[in-house]
Amino acid sequence: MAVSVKTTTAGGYDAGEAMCPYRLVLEHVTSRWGVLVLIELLERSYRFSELRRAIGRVGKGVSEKMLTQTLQTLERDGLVHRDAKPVIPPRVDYSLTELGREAAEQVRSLALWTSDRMADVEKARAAYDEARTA
Amino acid sequence: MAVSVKTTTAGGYDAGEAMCPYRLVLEHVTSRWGVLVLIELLERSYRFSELRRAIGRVGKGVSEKMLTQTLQTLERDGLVHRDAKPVIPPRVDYSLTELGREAAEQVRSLALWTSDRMADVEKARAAYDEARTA
DNA sequence: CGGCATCCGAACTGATACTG
DNA sequence: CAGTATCAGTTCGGATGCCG
Repeated sequence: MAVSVKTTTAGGYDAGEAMCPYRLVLEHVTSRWGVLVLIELLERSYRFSELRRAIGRVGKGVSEKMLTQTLQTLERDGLVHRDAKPVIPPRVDYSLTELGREAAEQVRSLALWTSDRMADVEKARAAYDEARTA
Repeated sequence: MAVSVKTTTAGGYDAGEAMCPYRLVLEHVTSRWGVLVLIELLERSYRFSELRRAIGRVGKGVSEKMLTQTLQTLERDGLVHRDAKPVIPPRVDYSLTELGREAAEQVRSLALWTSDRMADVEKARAAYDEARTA
């Protein structure tokens, strides 16, 4: 099923078909790489490979394919602006639109919160794990 | 490689191994069902199947397995509290911890923003699609 | 450099069936 | 009701090769 012509979906999964529209956007924004792309772009504009490296520094790294997919989805949703300059070698800059900036700020705030609360989370995890080991 | 004993990972993917810890929590929180669970629990406490139905009403629905996995991960991270009463038939109530409430509020705010901005997103999508059809 | 297309192993997802 | 276990389908993500 899923007659969707070619929504690209990106970032992550798409839930197939029956889904209220805003949930889809929410999933694009909160998708694995969508989150990181938005946060990075909040700081400044990036070129493709540059963005890839920037995300790679924090953790595991995005594959070229996934970054492409993520950026396309976010661009289609109007959150990211793609500026391709017709030069050799090619140069493509990605930046946030106004809409994207609003989303990114909320995402970043969530990321910061998570970072702040890590100690509490780690403690909770230790308690949880011990409880079922014992 | 990937000696991870059994992190359960839940909600979504886990990135295997090399990953700064806060990113993991962020992914649990922003995971497909994590987002929805947190939002629902923000309103009130829920029983397992009740929560499943509540999420099901908005869109596609969670499988039993995914809901279980999501709840376990969030519980381990100290965001959700699980209260299992030893009665027949079993009754298990899920609610947010203080930590969970903080996270949930941010997630909800992001969801509300998304819902508000849907019109802009749809418009951007239409423009994007038309540009490549033409 | 910035993509797109494909093959392919690995991980995630979800319906079903089964236990307590 | 609240899970666990299992099996099959989907997606992820790396590697590779090609194009502008």
